Amino acid sequence: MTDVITFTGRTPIKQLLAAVAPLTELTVKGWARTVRRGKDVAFIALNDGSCCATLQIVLDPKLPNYEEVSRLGTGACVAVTGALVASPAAGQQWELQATLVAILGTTDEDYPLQKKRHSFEFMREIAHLRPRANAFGAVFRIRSALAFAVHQFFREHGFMYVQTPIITASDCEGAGEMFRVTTLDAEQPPRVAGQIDYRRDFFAERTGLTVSGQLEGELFATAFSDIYTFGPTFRAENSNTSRHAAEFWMIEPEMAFADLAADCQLAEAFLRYLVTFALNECSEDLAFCNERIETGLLAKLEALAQATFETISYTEAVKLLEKADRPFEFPVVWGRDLQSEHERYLTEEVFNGPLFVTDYPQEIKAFYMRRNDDDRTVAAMDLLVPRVGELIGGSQREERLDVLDERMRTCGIDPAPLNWYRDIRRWGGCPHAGFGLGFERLLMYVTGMENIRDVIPFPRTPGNARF
RNA sequence: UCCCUGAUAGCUCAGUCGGUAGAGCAGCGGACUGUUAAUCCGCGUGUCGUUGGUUCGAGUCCAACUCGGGGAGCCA
Repeated sequence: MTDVITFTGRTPIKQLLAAVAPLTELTVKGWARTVRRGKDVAFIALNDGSCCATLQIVLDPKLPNYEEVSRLGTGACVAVTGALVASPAAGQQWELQATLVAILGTTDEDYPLQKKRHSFEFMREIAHLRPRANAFGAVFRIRSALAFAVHQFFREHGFMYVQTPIITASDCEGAGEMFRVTTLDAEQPPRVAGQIDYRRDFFAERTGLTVSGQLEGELFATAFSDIYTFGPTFRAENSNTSRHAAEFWMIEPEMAFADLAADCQLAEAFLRYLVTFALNECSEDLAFCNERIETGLLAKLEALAQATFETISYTEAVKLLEKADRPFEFPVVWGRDLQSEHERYLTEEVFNGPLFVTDYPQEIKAFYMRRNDDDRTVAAMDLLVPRVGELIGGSQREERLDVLDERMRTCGIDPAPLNWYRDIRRWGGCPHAGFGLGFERLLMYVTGMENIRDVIPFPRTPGNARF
């Protein structure tokens, strides 16, 4: 590992644990996981977040503040100067023989993080402290690494990163309820003919937080060919599930000149890249997840990195479900959307791996998806994975203005506010396709965490915006 | 939003037939130890989610509400 230069006079613990030779004089800073005190020696297991593992600090009773330091509790913050030496005891290769310990922050008996396992539910109530726990350390390090990997993948493949707006006036994307953004007085909004007068609002029209950057992404794709967005997305849906959050991060690539097959190829390459990246760069944290969060996680990820993704059409999926020798709670009928139980059966039992389902009936899909030649289905795809369900949803976009207009009419969407979107079909239009990947759902898949609230630092869900 | 389920010590939970509450862990004090989420001894800890009802008496039965968890819908 390349040595990291910190700006705070400390050496990261991750670096020390990878040392090849003893070191004489260095300083580490971090938080005590456990303090074990004896008469002749005391130990601190110190963690600084650079890795899952702790560095063992050895305290000699001759230290001037030995009494104080050896009585520190879990969670205390210290700066330790000393020598990195080979550990004479089993359990660790290196340890730090302390010559100077500065106490930066103490704790007391009320500190809620104990040196034992806590439930994830309890951890959510102390989300301001949970980053100091092993599982969340692993999850958030992986989150950071994969966010970097997203940019690296697209950069390596020549995609341009575009920041689409967070405040938007397009209210008709069909992707869910919007959070309203307004500076009007909620108690006494100005009214015209009984209706709220948004002309007097900050933006002089009704605005909300974006539910997707896709439409704007399409504009950039028809100029830069291959683009992606990666940013926060907001849905004011009253969804109370372990897979939905009101604020989440979405990755939305869009490719000009792409059909649905190219879209699927991109999705497959992207997902494989991210999983491979995690396996290579986050092996310690993934090993922790494999041991403590989901048994078999590593085998699952390694299999995905090698697997060829299966593809079936919606129509074929319906046939498979009709043939299934097991009952479903919801009937399988061509023309109705697949239920969670259907998706799980296909991806977990029939294919036992990632599965693209393509070409859905147009009635159950959004207006911008390209109509197929059969006039019944659209060029849409969902990528289903075991446990998480729908990880990616994408489509080839309708580039024919007349067909798009007809679909908007059928869906009851007023074309006027979307004239900018229609314009790229009027002038220099081309086939194009893209998809959306929920970053948190990816993290659930990669870490094995079962609740979306546990893979985003401070989750926003109905009734909860704490911290 | 709907269905199911739960809420008792700091945490995880037990609490029988309705008779005013208990275990492990954590914490604190001590002992011991090159210890490994150490070990051993000792010591606390409660608006039993809230409100109301039934009852001589409610953690326990009933109702409503609040919050958590699981599932569904919506989707990423």
